[in-house]
Amino acid sequence: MRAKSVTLKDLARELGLSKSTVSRALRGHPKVKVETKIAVKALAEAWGYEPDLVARSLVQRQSFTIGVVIPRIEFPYFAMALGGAQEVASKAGYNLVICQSNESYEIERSVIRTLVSSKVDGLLISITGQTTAYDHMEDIHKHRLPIVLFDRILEGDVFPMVSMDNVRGALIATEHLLTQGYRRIAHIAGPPDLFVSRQRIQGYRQALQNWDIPFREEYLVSSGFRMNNGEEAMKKLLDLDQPPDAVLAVSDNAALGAKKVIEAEGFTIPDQIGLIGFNGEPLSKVVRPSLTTVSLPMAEMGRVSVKLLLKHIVYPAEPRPHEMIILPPQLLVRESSLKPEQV
Amino acid sequence: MRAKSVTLKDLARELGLSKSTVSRALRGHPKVKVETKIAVKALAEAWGYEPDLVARSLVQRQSFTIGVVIPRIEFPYFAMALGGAQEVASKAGYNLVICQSNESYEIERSVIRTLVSSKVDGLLISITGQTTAYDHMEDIHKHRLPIVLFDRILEGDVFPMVSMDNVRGALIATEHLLTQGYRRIAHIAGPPDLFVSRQRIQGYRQALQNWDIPFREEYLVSSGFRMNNGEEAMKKLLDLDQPPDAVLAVSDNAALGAKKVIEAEGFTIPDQIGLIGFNGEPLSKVVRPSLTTVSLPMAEMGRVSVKLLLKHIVYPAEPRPHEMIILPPQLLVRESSLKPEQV
DNA sequence: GGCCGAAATGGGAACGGTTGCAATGTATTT
DNA sequence: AAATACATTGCAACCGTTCCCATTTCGGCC
Repeated sequence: MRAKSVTLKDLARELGLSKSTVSRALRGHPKVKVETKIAVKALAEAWGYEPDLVARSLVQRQSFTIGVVIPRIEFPYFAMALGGAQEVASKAGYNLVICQSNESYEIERSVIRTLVSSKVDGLLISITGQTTAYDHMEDIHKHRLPIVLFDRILEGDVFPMVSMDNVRGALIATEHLLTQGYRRIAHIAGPPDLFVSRQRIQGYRQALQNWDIPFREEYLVSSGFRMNNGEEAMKKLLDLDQPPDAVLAVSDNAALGAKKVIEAEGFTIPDQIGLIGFNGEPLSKVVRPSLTTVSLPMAEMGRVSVKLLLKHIVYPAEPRPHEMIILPPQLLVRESSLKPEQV
Repeated sequence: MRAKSVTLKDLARELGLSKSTVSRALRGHPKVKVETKIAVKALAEAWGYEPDLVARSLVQRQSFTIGVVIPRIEFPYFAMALGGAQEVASKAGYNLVICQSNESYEIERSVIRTLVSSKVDGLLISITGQTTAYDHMEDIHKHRLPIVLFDRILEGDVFPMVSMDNVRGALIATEHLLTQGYRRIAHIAGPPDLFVSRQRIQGYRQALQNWDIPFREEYLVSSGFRMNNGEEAMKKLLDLDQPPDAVLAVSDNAALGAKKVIEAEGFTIPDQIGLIGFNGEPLSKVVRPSLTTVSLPMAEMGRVSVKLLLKHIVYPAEPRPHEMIILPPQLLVRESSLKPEQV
């Protein structure tokens, strides 16, 4: 229970005006006399009046708040996107309410419900690895609440989305390895339910096909984004009769896990095994050998997502085709994928 | 402008009850007949009623929202704290509204004002490098709005705080270098206005004093937390007539910047120059040589800060002494500070 | 059957703003 | 001087809850 702050009514009483006039004066309504405006603003300033945004959002039915749901805040990957999102949002006068789903479908469902109850003006969601359908978002549609999915998305054209061209990212990375002369290329993939995982697998297979290299089932290991996922997957790969001579990992962390195992087993990078990660995290630049990585412009993705969402918030009625913005990844070639010339 | 959702009034009309009764039934008020409760809850469920949290916070004068202000979301350092904070907050039924001040005093001032207007129940703040006084937070005190400062704090006993024992962190790091046999130890320090910078300097000087090593002005370089800060500072240090044989940097990033310069100049780590960073970021483990670092439990700091804030929110009246929670840092000894035995 | 107290429900004023419309005051026109 | 237009301001409803207080209902008891 807070201490009472100055309200419109207080100002009105002091000035001998009605609260409507005071309200209008403060917001610069044209129908208020200039002297009145000046007097009102002066008193408001002197008394430190600040409008109660809760009351305002109740009557205006908009809160200038955007709800954001991501799997985890502390993943630099998402934190970067948050930074970009925050930047654009606050420029437009919006605040961000940020929730993490902890990769749990149940939590995701619950925080979305809370955010809707809190009357956010729109939702920005990156789904969990467990989320395989949109059913928990359906009633949002009924509420006409604008929603944008970003990064972690599902197939379908229900919601506007912002994503990376993951197919292309994996494709250029794999082709780069092929160009370098690697031929037995494995892929440490992400959680199989995630669309991004499947897209990267698709790009990987596409590249092999372009080069007429047969796809080998045992070179595709489903795993996860974390370092220990990469370690486990790499162990499996090295246990094969014919281990790969290059690896494309689904994240930089997974790549570093793989790197650890590769080096522990006495192989050298990039001579014996080439390695490429995904995400372009700062880490990749400072390890030795430095890690070639598919860099994803996450801050840009955050910015673009909020811009798209704001468009839907500001012009809600406009019928528009299904929107899908796809950002280009960029291959940062570093040491870990540069195969020395064959002698 | 949203589509209308189901309200108490709708339910009341349908059931032939008053909205007071419906409201009480849904919240399990004891004075409502059991059958009524069941009927109300059934209809609420069927119609997908969700209470409007905005209206509720207007009348209850609490929003179950905590405002967080940090310099930058995307710094892993703060992102970790956010993760811990979110965890505790959501367990207690609170949401986090997160704003970044971008290291600007003006933005900090403005977002705090907005958060107060939004009637958050409490504030969690880590100040900018420009913030040298509390004046913009004074009126919060008048509003009786609980506030907790964390990590980046100012001296004083106005607000409860959660911080690291930075003095001790710098002290054990420096003493570790001394134990290893390094004698010309430099310190790449943070922005001079920040309390944490000054604390780390204090710990560094304390260690030198404990070992009767004279403090040398030219070995203390004011800098910043970023990688390029570390680079510039290190260049200055290497330009000295007698360059240092070990460096304690104010952050892991600054340390990596220093490392780059050290290696570019042909020195080896840890043989010729020992190096220690601050923060315990994931980076530090994967570089070669791996980086000794003063690890700060940021997630824990986030958790503790929210817990403290919640205590002030729930029991606001209780007079209590000035609270200051100090978390212990931990020295993670890795390769970069292990001086080989002298021959 | 009337009375009493408890149990259950309803009425209505908040909370702090916004907003359509009515009411007042002032200046201009005929 | 009356009519008209326009500039200001006020009234009151509303947004969706909560909660105090009054009212109704009901069962038990004499």
